[in-house]
Amino acid sequence: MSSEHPAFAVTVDLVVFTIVGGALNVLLIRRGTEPYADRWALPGGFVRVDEDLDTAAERELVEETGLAEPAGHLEQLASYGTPGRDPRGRVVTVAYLALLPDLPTPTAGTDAAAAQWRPVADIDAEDLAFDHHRILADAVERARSMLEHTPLATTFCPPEFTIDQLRETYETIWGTRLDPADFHRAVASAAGFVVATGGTTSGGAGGPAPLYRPGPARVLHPPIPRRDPY
Amino acid sequence: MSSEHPAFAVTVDLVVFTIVGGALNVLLIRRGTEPYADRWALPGGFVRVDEDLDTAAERELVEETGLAEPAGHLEQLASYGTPGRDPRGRVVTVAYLALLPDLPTPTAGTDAAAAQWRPVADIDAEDLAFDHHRILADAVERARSMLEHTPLATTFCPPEFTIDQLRETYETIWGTRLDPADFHRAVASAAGFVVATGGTTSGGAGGPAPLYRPGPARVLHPPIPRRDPY
DNA sequence: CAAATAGTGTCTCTGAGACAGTATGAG
DNA sequence: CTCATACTGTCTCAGAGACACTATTTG
Repeated sequence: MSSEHPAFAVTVDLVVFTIVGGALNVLLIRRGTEPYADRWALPGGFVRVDEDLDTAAERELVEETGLAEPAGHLEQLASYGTPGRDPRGRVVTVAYLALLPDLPTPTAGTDAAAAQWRPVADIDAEDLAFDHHRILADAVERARSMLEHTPLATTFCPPEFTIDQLRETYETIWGTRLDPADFHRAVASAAGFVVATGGTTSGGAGGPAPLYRPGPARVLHPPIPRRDPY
Repeated sequence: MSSEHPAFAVTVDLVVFTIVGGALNVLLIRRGTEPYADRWALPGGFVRVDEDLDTAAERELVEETGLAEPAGHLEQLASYGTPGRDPRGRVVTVAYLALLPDLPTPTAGTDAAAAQWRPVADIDAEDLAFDHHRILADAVERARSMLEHTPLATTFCPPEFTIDQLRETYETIWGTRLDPADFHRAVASAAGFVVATGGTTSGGAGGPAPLYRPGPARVLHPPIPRRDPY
């Protein structure tokens, strides 16, 4: 190795997705300090001296969402370190993808002037600070492909849900329509995807819908066939 | 953001794969300096002050392989930054995955005492310095899934290759046998995967085998069906 | 009753996989 | 000739997708 060890700052940035009103939403914060003061950005912050990357991401998730213990999913997405991406100096950010059940109203963290959910479809490239639009685009693509092979769509749903709620989650993120009958079969044939709780819904028009909770599977066999929009 | 900006060192580490003698091999270097002197490790080094992460990975690839211009594929894998993973201090490494055509005999770079190709199957967890075994395991899994959806298997082949050579590449990395007939059809039906050059082989027993070169597709539609080993 | 929703039956078509068969060239 | 390799034909089975249909509950 070389003997030069240039000093970097390392941050984690979070792409936090949830579903609100049939649309995929992402958590944005309005920056309270320079650079990019008053601009919208992904939540994030510096990694501390004795902190693992995953730990820093979990900490930021709690701080920036104001949630006591987010029950969702959190995984590393990619790292971004182009010189000049942060005017303060050489900053490498490790981006994380988080999926949260349902809209807990976000409360701004210590450094954020405001926080809000924004529909992903409404965000333009120029809206976001730093290179956060590129990170967001990568995150959307990752989320879409994850639904195929993992049961993580359940993390967007309440603890107990109907198959139709689950289907609407897929339809929202993939931006397409799925046949209710075929979707039901696909979910049923993916071993360990969901488990019937025995309870049913009541109140809506139509028959009682059985309730399910997430099953033990971490990978779906067979996968849920993906239909692309158009 | 917080006002504390702890200083990190940022490195890139490379998982360089090639196929030698029907086995997936990875490039390892014997470290010439502490820590882990005389231990085998993935090639890598510190990111320079004005260097992008991708650029640093490309530079290290050239330096550590001694190749003038590696014609393979290079992409980011993941980042690893657990405190204590490097005894020198707080080091975050961005791991890259590289796929190279065929065994150019590695020449040690400036800091490496030696470099060699090692069959992945022969490597035990304790053989490698730092947390490099974990990085290697992640890279193998990434490489396997890439073959399904991308034409990157061609990066392991010479500029012109037969369908059988390509099939052997899949068999090596997936650790399984594929039906030559079905594989041929799968490749032919994936638009833009390969293009016939018009030339044929001669010299081996059997009929002349048409030669192909990589096609323009970056994603395979439909994908090459993956068969898992067992 | 009508309307809405959950779930099943069933048909069609495509593609994966197995394997037989054909063409070509080396020795 | 025999043998090995490259590729095609064809059959079977499973799953995706479309859609008709039944069952159940609310209003």
